[in-house]
Amino acid sequence: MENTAFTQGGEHGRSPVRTMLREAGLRPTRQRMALAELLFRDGNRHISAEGLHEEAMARRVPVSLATVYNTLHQFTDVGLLREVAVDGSKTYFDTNTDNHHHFFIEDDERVIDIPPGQMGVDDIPTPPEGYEISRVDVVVRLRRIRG
Amino acid sequence: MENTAFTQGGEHGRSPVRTMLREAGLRPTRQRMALAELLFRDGNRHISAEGLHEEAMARRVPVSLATVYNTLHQFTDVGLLREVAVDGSKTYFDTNTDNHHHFFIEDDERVIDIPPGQMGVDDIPTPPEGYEISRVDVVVRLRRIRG
DNA sequence: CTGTGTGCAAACTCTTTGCATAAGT
DNA sequence: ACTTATGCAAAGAGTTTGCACACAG
Repeated sequence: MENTAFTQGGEHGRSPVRTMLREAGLRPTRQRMALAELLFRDGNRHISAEGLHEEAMARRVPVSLATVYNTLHQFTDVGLLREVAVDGSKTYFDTNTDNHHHFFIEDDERVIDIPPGQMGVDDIPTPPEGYEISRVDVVVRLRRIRG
Repeated sequence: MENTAFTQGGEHGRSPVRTMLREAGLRPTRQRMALAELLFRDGNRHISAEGLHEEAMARRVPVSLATVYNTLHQFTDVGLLREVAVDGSKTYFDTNTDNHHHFFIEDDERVIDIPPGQMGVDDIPTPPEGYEISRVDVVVRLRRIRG
């Protein structure tokens, strides 16, 4: 979709991140901009709140964990992120909001994209009366071959 | 209409539950038998630890929540149960260990079986080097149609 | 008897919340 | 200024763990 070039650490100037937030109807605060930058700079990512928080700390971006959670949920609400439905204890957020599915590496609880168009689901059954399909998630669970 | 094949509270007699546990290599203790009875009496179920615990309490079966957790995991280890991989905060256990997929009703975090053979997955991509497929989970997420 | 299972409570992880302070427009 | 976001710490859910006692074989 979008994310072409992002201005590193760009507070000033009209960074695309700032514009992205404005268009999403979110006030471009320091924290939101910094997190958006981390999230969307490097292409598609699958990250947990804790992971993003650590990354922010590592780059000396002062954000509290609570704000990371808030921000991830706000981004999800406005369609900038998508929550990935794999089990495992943590919640993962996906910067790729297009329709696609995932590998889930059980050994280290990591999520990888399955490129779209490579896999399809056949004959999705009709939902029960009164319900509609919100989305279809396919998770191909992987385990390391131990030899 | 109570239990068909299972002897309620059956300590004595050779209840199928007792045999099932023996064959699985688990000592048929009171708690394990009671829980197995609740789990497997009524056909396929998708239940959380908390749900099973409440059910046990309701039927005056004294079991601690810790034991419910232990038991569910032990049953899973020996292949009597399967953990269902939907997201949502709770972990669900499925008494149907065959290959099949699920509807997940987002509104009330409920899991329903999709009958096997009704749906298939095409062209599952080759896993990355060094990994093998543990299993493929399809979750059709449903939301209530609001009028 | 001997070892495994159980119960309880406390610990732990992940996530959410309440409220005073700080920042955005 | 006026409003919304943030940080902190505390609370909350779900799940796990450690250890003394109880029960199955």
